[in-house]
Amino acid sequence: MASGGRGRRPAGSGTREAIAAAARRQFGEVGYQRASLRSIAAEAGVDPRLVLHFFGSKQELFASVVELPFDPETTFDTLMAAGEQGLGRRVAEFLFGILDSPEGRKTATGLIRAAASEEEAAATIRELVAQRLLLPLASRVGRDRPELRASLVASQIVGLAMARHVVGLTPLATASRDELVAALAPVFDHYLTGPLT
Amino acid sequence: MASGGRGRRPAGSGTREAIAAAARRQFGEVGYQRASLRSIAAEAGVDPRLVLHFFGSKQELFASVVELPFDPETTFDTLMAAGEQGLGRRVAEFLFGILDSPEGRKTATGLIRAAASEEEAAATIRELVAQRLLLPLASRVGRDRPELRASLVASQIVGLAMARHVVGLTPLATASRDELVAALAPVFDHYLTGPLT
DNA sequence: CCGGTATTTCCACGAGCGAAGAAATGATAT
DNA sequence: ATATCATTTCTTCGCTCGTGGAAATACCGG
Repeated sequence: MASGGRGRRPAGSGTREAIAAAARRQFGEVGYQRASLRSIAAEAGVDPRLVLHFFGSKQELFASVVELPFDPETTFDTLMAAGEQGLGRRVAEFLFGILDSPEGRKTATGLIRAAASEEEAAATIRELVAQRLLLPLASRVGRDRPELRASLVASQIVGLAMARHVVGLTPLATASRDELVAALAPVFDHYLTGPLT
Repeated sequence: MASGGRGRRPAGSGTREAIAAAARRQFGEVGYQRASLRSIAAEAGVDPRLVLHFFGSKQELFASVVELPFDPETTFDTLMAAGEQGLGRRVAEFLFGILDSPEGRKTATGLIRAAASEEEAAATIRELVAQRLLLPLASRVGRDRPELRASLVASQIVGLAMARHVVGLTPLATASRDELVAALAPVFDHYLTGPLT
């Protein structure tokens, strides 16, 4: 990768993708602030200036690179299509499927760390969550106040991820997956299908 | 305050308290990283070196200064003493009492921002929450798995504060207090007194 | 084969940060 | 009165950061 000397590299070097991948990984690992342009460039084996050449600014790089660790549309279709019987449990199971996979957990904690640490990053994440998560979920909730229901679910998920994986709060961090699924399922049921008044 | 010239000030200047107050305010407002020793010193009307003179390091300053926005012992006594009837609702009402007051909200968001942005700060906060929040709460839960129940409540509270006040997620940020109390009360009831299996 | 353009590096700036050395000054105890 | 101590500031160090200017090199259309 590091062949020294300046100037353009031989064709198809895929540098832009390498930068994007490194950025995704570092934003996910340490959040927005602590992932520096310099460290991202270093991981991509590239001069820091090149990152700005392709993406303009750190903020734009972040916005170009954040993504959810799953596809909301198909996920929600699958979860909701099976009916309201056992819905909360399926949501909880799916949640821990994400949180117990290394990449899923990193993406989740990275989004949380980024949202908490920088106003600009928080705005980007707010749009991402609102448009690509809450909107599709709300559209599949066949009840009153679908947006409120969707965001209540999101709030419990964020809190769990934060307490369990960012802060490392016991006993949440050490409880078994089954225990947590059992505890959370009725809550998701309530938020999605229960009476809110 | 700024009378220039170096050397000791007239007796009982209360400088240490002024620094602590400024630090508390700034950590609460912008989190751990973005509250710099220099900005804290400036707010306290004091040379930056003095902050380190009194507190040793930024990390020690943070640990000396973080606190909860209420007293857990008396709060939990009051909440639980009224019996399990309406417990979840009382918890929710109390929560919004904190979150809707300026200082309470700042402290809450500050704790969240700090925990998310720095490993050292997260450790300090983990201890604070575990010892001064979860332990007293768990001791008053007359059920199985009291620690798990307490931390589940905490996780929903953290998620709500994060979504509502850090990210500013609609419709949580705009929903009325009464709506949210109604939606959350059954969840707190479930976590505190419901069957977890 | 040649001119333009996209890619890539080197270098530098100005700012901010946490931390520490050393000196000055007032309080305090003797 | 004087020596000691705590407090306070000035100054500096070494580091990292985001960003921009300018040059070098390779690819691509003619």
